[in-house]
Amino acid sequence: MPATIRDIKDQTGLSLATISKYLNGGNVLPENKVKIERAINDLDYQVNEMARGLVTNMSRTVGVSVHDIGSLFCGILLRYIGDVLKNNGYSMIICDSRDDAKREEENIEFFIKKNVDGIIVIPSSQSKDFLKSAKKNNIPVVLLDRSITGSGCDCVRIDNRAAASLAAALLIDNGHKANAIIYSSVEYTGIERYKGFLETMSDAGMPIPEEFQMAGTHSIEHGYRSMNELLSKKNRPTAVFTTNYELTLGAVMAVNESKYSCPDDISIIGFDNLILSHVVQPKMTMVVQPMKEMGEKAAQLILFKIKSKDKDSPMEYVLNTSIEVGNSVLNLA
Amino acid sequence: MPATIRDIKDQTGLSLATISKYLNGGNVLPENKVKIERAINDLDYQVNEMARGLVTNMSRTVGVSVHDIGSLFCGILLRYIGDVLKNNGYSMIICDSRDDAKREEENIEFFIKKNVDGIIVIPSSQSKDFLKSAKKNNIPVVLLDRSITGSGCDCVRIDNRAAASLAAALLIDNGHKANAIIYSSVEYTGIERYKGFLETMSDAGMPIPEEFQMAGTHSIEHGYRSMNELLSKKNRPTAVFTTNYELTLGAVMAVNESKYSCPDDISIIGFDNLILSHVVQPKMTMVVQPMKEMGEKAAQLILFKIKSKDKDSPMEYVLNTSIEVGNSVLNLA
DNA sequence: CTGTTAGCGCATTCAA
DNA sequence: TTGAATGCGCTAACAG
Repeated sequence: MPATIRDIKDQTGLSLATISKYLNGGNVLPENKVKIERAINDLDYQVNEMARGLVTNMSRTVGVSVHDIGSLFCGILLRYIGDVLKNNGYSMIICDSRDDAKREEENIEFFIKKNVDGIIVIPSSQSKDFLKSAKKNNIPVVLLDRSITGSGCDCVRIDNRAAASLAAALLIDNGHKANAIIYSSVEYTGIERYKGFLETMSDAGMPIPEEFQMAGTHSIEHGYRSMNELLSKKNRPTAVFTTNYELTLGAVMAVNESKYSCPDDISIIGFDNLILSHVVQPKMTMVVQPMKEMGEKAAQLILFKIKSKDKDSPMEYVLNTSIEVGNSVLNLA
Repeated sequence: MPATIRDIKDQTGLSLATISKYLNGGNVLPENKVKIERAINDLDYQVNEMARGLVTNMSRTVGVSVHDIGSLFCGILLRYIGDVLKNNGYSMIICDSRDDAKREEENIEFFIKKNVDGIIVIPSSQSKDFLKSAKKNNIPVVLLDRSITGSGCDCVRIDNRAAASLAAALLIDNGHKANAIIYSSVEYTGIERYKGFLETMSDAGMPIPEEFQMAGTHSIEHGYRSMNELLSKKNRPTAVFTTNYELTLGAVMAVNESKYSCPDDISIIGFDNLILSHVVQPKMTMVVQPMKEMGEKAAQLILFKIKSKDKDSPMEYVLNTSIEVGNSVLNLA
C-alpha cells in the first residue's frame, strides 16, 4: 500500500492541514518543512491524484483529439504538446479520430467522461457540432491547426492563404509563368492554401489553368499520381506547388522515378518540412510551419484557460510561416 | 454542476447502494432499473471517475510510453492500442521518450504519479532499470516490439531473427548471391534482424562480406546514404535487405535518384509495409509485421493483467511475420 | 502558522 | 434484493 498523508502525519506529528498546505505550496515553518520533506522521502509518499481531484474537481489531465495519430504532422505536434503539459504536471489522454466526424464527437464525450480539465483538438470536422458536450460541461477547448467558425474556441494556427501566397511570390520572383498546384480539396487548410495560391497568381496576371489544378485527398498517392499526370502533359508546367507534406513526398517520388529531374525539368515548392529535406536531393524549397511554437502555444493556452477560468471572447493565434530556400526551384528570371 | 448519484437517489427514491449496484452491473428489480435509467437520462448523469477511483483504487487509465511518437510505427500501434482501451472504458496517457533512457524512466514515474492501472512500453532502453518504479508499485507492464531480458514483464513482439531469415530465404530462392544489408545497429530489433539475416546467408554458404554490412542509426538518412554507397561500389550487390521502414524509404529514394533502377539493377527487400507500397514503383517486396494484431494484443494483455492481478511468470507473445511479394526482387535463378 | 472538522462522490460492508 | 452507514485520501473552511 502506498503511503498516505496520514502516514506523514504520524511520522511528523503535524496535522493533515499543515501537510496539505505544504504539498500545495503554502507557507510552513522551516523546521516543519524539513520534517515533512524527510517523511515524504522516507515513506516514498506521492499525492493520490484521484483523492485530490475529488476535492478540487480537477484531474490535471488534458484530452487531445487528433485527426490522425499516424501522421507525422500530428505526431510532432503531440510531442511538443506533451512536453509542455508534462512539465506542468498535466497528463494527456490521446484519442484518434481517423478523420471521422462521428469518432471526433465520441472522443470529446469520452474526455468528458474521463473528467479532463481541458481539451485540445486537431480537428477533422468542419462543423462545430462535435464540441457540444464540451460546451455543455463548460470545458475549455483549444483548436490547433484549423479554426472552426462559430465554435467560440481559442485557436492556434497559421494563415494558410498567406503561406500559399509566399509560395506563389517565390515562383513569380523566379520567373515561373506556367505553374501548377497539387492540393487537398477535402480539408479546410488545403482549400485555403489553394485559394491563396490562385489569388496571388491571378493578381500577378498569371491565373492557373484548370488542368494545372490538381484536387484530391491528403495523401502521398494523390501527390504521386498528380505529379505523374502533370509530367505527362505536352505543355508541362515549369513549377508545382505541393500544399502539404504527404503531397510533397508523393510528388518528389514521382519526379525521381520519371525521366525528368528537379529542378532542371520541373521546379517544386513544398509544404511542411518535417523530415524530407534531410533526405531528398536536391534540397527542397519549402513553406514551413512553426511546429514547435504551434504545439507549445496550444498547450500553454489550454493550461491558461483551465487555470484562469477565462471566459473572454475567443482568440485566434495566427503564427507566421516562412520559406526555407533550397534548390528545388529553378531561377528562370 | 454535474449530477451525482445523490440526485438519482432523490429522483428515484432508491438508496445509494442500489443505484451503485446498478451502475456496476449488479442485479436490480426491473422496475427499479427502469427508474434509474430514466433518472440517468433526465439528469444526464455520468459516474465521477475520480470518486470511483478513490474507492476502488483504479483509475481506468493505462500509461503508454513510446520511443518516438513521431514515427509511423508507433503511431499505428497507438491507433490500435487506443481503440481497444477506449472500447473497454480505459483511457491512455501517452508519453514520448524520444529514444532517451532517462526520459523513459521519468515517463514511468509520471505514470505512477498519475495512478495508472497498467503500463505499455514500446521501449528504447535495453536495460530493465527504467521499470523499477513500476515494479515497486506493483503496476503491471507489457512490453511491445522489444523484450527486455530479466524484466519479468509480458511482451508482445515478432521473432526478428526469423523474420530476417524469411527475407534471406527469399533472396536465396531468387538466385541472389551478392547480398547486402542496411540495418540499425543502435537497437535490439535491428541487431536481431542483422543476426538472423547473416546466419541464414552463412548457412546457405553465402556469408555477407563486411563491406555489404551497413550499420548505422534507425533513420531515412542512413538508408539513403548506405544505398548510395552500395551503388557506387565497383562490385555492386545484386540485392539489399533494408531492415526497417525508415531505412527502406531512404534506400528507395536513393535508388530512384540514381541512374540505376529497381529491380533491374538492384533488388530490394524491405521491412514494415506501413505506406510505402501504395506509392513506390515497383511495388515493394516486404517483410511485414502484424501491426494491428500487435497493438490489439498488447492492449488486451494489459487489460487482462490489470483485471486478473495475474502474477504468473511473464509470457512472451511472439507473432508471425510474413512476406508480401511485390516486384522489387529480380529473379536471377 | 497550525490544528480540527467536514465533505468531495462513490463502492462496499452488514443488516434487514 | 435493498438500505444505512462507513471510509477511500485529500483540500478547504474556520478557529486558534
